[in-house]
Amino acid sequence: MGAQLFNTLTRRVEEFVPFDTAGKKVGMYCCGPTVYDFGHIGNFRTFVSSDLLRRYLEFRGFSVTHVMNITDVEDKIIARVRQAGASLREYTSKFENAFLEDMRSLGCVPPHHMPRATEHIPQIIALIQKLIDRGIAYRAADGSVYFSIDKYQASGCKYGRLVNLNFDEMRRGERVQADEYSKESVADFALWKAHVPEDGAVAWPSPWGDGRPGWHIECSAMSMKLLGPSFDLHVGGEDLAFPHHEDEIAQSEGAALQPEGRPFVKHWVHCAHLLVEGKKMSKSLGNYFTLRDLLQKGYGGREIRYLLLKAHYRETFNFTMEGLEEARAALGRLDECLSKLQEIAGPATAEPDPEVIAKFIAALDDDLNVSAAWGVVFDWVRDINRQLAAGEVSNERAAAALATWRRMDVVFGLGQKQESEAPAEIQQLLDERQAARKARDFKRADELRATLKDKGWLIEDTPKGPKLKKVEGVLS
RNA sequence: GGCGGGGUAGCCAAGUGGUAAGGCAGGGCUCUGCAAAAGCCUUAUGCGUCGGUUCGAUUCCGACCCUCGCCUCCA
Repeated sequence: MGAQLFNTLTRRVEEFVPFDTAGKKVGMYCCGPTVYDFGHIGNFRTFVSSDLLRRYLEFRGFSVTHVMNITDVEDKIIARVRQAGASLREYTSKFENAFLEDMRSLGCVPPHHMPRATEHIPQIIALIQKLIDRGIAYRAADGSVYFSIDKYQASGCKYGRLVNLNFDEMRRGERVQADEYSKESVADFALWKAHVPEDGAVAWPSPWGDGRPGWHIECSAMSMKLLGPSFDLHVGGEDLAFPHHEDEIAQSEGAALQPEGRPFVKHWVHCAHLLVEGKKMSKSLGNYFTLRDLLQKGYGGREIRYLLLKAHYRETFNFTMEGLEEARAALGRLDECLSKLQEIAGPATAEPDPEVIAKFIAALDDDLNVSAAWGVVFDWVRDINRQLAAGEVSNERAAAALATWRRMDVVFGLGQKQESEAPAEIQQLLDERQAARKARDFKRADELRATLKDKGWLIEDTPKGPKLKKVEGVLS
């Protein structure tokens, strides 16, 4: 049995089987960031989960084409651009670069394509035109173009497949009334938004007048351009299931570009949100953290990645500072073990332990059960530690153990901790302490130990002599 | 109101119709000049409540309680 994955379309865990008849090639599209601000920890939970999925599929032998869009035109962006008095591109490139940097900090593999909405206006216009030609979209009096859900359903398609929707029972919020002046039906959504004065210079010409794309259309246009009209896997945050993804399906299948009998997307994956300290993250509650905030507090990208990878992607995850401390300790346990193995292994090479790898695969094949996979990893760590303590680990065994970890780390992407080299000054203090110890001047030795600690270096006295360890700590 | 998650040790978190992975914290031990660090060992008669099915239920069924999210800005 291969990798099993929950599919929002069927609401079941099912085997992941791509369209490719050889069963190898996978087209994967992830809804990426809207670049109006620095990404927060919630955003990155989804992106790290997507990265895990991509890595796992590759680990399982699939050849993945990973596309992640950059939404660089949208209401919030336009509002900020107006405030900042910058050009759209100036404004968005700042946050786009920050996003890419953050993704690197978190060890995410760069997607193969990162298309920007603003660079796909022709494709977007063509797709809208196609929908108009098919009678599913209509131009309103103000020059906006809307998608007609009634017409779409009349053409034999079903709207509301990702979420069970009962439109009669739905609460009609104020937001619904707000911008519904020119729609035929409240459920209809914008494909093209006519230019309004507040948009400033943000506008493109179109057959329906100047304006800009609606929110959902860019993903349909760009995913179909890069992955074809029918592809395997679409990933995003759970909040996007409705309306964003539902509308993407409607637009894409409404254009009827798919081969007979094939859907726009075969397998939909949604990542649950996270809470921070048990509450929905919000600036007013003071529990709103960008990745940068956390890095600034002294936590490493690896530690944050580890924490995000501890919890199952479909469960709401409660992000806490205490959790981050736990993550640091747990990752430290793993790092410690790896560093001991590294020392013993030297340049020796070996093959991974197939039994451990098999358990690891069994865990992750079950809808990416990372908790079980970490269970495998830490069982293995304990086993290795016992062997290390008993002095039973030869170069070859250490190398095999390292190979085992590296194999698993293809999926986790944590890499190895960067061992910090002690500067000469620190090394010298350590030497002095050793001399003092040898002379049995323990007072002096203990003073030097305290001095080193103040300077951020911990002495670890081992049977093989002292080792220096840089203190990881929260800086502020 | 509709729809969908979740309630497992001090905390986080897997899991199974047959008697509870893993991590953190705590406790004990080893090592040490003493420490620290590290490692090992240890920690739930119990899985929200009450019923039912069963030889046996935390796991299945029913009811109830609590909690979180979505319902056209949102990762």
